[in-house]
Amino acid sequence: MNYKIKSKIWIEADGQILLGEGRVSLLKAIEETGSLNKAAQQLNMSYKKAWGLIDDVNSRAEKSVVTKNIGGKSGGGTVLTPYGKSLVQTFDKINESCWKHLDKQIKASDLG
Amino acid sequence: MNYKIKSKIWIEADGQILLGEGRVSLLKAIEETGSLNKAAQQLNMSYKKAWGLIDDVNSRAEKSVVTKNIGGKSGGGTVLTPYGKSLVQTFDKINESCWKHLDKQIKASDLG
DNA sequence: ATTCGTTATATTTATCTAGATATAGCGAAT
DNA sequence: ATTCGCTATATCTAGATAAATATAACGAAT
Repeated sequence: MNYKIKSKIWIEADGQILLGEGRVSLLKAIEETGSLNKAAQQLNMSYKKAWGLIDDVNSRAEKSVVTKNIGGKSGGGTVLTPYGKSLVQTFDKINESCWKHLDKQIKASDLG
Repeated sequence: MNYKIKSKIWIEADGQILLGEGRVSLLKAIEETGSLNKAAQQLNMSYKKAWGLIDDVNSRAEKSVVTKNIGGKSGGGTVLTPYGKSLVQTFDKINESCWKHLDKQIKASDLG
């Protein structure tokens, strides 16, 4: 069969998007690099866009998701809070479970 | 809790989108009105956009999804084929099942 | 052959979005 | 007080996307 089923999930808070695939990728890159700037470069995203996304996530989540250090010899940096790490993990887990579920569904349907 | 989980699913054929939420709504409106033009109006969509979407769906699906009648006293019209109807039904079914699944998942997670 | 409401399509205009560019501010370390 | 690389923010430009407008084509019925 030719058809494939795809999905995107996201988490909303107060009707506004809190966390989607793109934001999760960005958080992961921050976790990896320790810097918002480097994370943006890694994802081929402008710093401005990355900053806007993270600012949004951080202010909308129940607890803060990253902590930013401005200034200092190394210029500063951005790191994930434990809460941020758990958000990423939970998102990934649910996302994967969703894929598996859909896969079953389409195989069981007349399109499978 | 404040967080809600949302999802969108779509069906691809040859790596290109075949059917998503918007296209399904359009197909439903066609089924209801018997006319692509009226369906577009009902959804506050330009006829041009609606036509493009349906043309795409129709050409990408394994069998044709709508049949168009051009001309005649009533001007013509567009109706769903049985295959088109079954596509819509299957999509709705899988979509609903996906929601339920995600709902369970988030309730079982640390965000629920 | 005229009428009708529809499908079919091109062309232009406006809007939105993304991207590029530039610059200011920060503070620990030296 | 100077340096460093990072965060923070504004402004402008261009490209993509959507919307508006206009017009052609169609064929059953009269």
